[in-house]
Amino acid sequence: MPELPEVETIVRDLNKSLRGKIFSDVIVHDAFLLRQQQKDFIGRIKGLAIEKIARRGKAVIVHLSSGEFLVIQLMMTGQLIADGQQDKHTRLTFNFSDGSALLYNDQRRFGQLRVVADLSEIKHFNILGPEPFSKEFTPALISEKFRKTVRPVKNVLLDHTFVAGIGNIYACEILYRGQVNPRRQARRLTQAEVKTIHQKTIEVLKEAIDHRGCSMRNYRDGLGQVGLFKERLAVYARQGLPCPRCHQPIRRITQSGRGTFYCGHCQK
DNA sequence: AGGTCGACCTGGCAGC
DNA sequence: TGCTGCCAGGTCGACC
Repeated sequence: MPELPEVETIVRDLNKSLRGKIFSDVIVHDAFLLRQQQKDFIGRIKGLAIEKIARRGKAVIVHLSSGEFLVIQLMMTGQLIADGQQDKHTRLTFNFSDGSALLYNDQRRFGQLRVVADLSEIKHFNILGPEPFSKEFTPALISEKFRKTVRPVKNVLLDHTFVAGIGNIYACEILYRGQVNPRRQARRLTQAEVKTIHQKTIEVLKEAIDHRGCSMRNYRDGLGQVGLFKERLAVYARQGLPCPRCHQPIRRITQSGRGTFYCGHCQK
């Protein structure tokens, strides 16, 4: 599933193509995706215009002309495709009054869609840490969080209450760029390393957005296209291949049940 | 309270 | 070919 750069790419694309469009109908092919919605999902969308599309963490937020919000959690395999071909993974179709359509596809059905009057109704948003590009995300904040935990730094980067939007791919790439071993206890990092983590987090995420994210198995951007950042991944899913920096083989370990990829030679 | 683990669900792939 | 087991980008709740 998409992490912050992929969701940001989708949101930017959809803003260009969908802003101002009016929902003429919503077809639910798989009601399981609406399991969080109490009732009247379609009724709270139909006939309304899209004012804009935004992002918080990895969630897509469609601002409706009623003042309500359509919140879409893509999770691992969700895709929002404007004017694509419906297939067996198409779970919802949003039709617009101009004849165009937006498809929500989701192979694993982990995704969820809800309409809320207030974003605080989404529990997840209330515990989410700062956006990495916001002014709240500072070396001082990282330092404070790191000091209070015994966890490995990789697990802390993945923790969405620490900072929003970083998933497994970018956690690995940030640590590689910062030359920090993912198994190090966060509290043991030096001030210089904390500063590096801060800088590399922003650098990697911005670069990934510039390249329209990266496609592993299922990611597609808002135009149904694959992302280009995959070519620039140094460690993720590259176990056994040479490290771009020192040419030693990349290692794969498991941390809290998730794969971690790193160079044991140049990540200290 | 903080941290880990399994569950959620589907499908691709490697190995036999 | 067909089976089994493992793996996958996220998040939540149960449990230690």
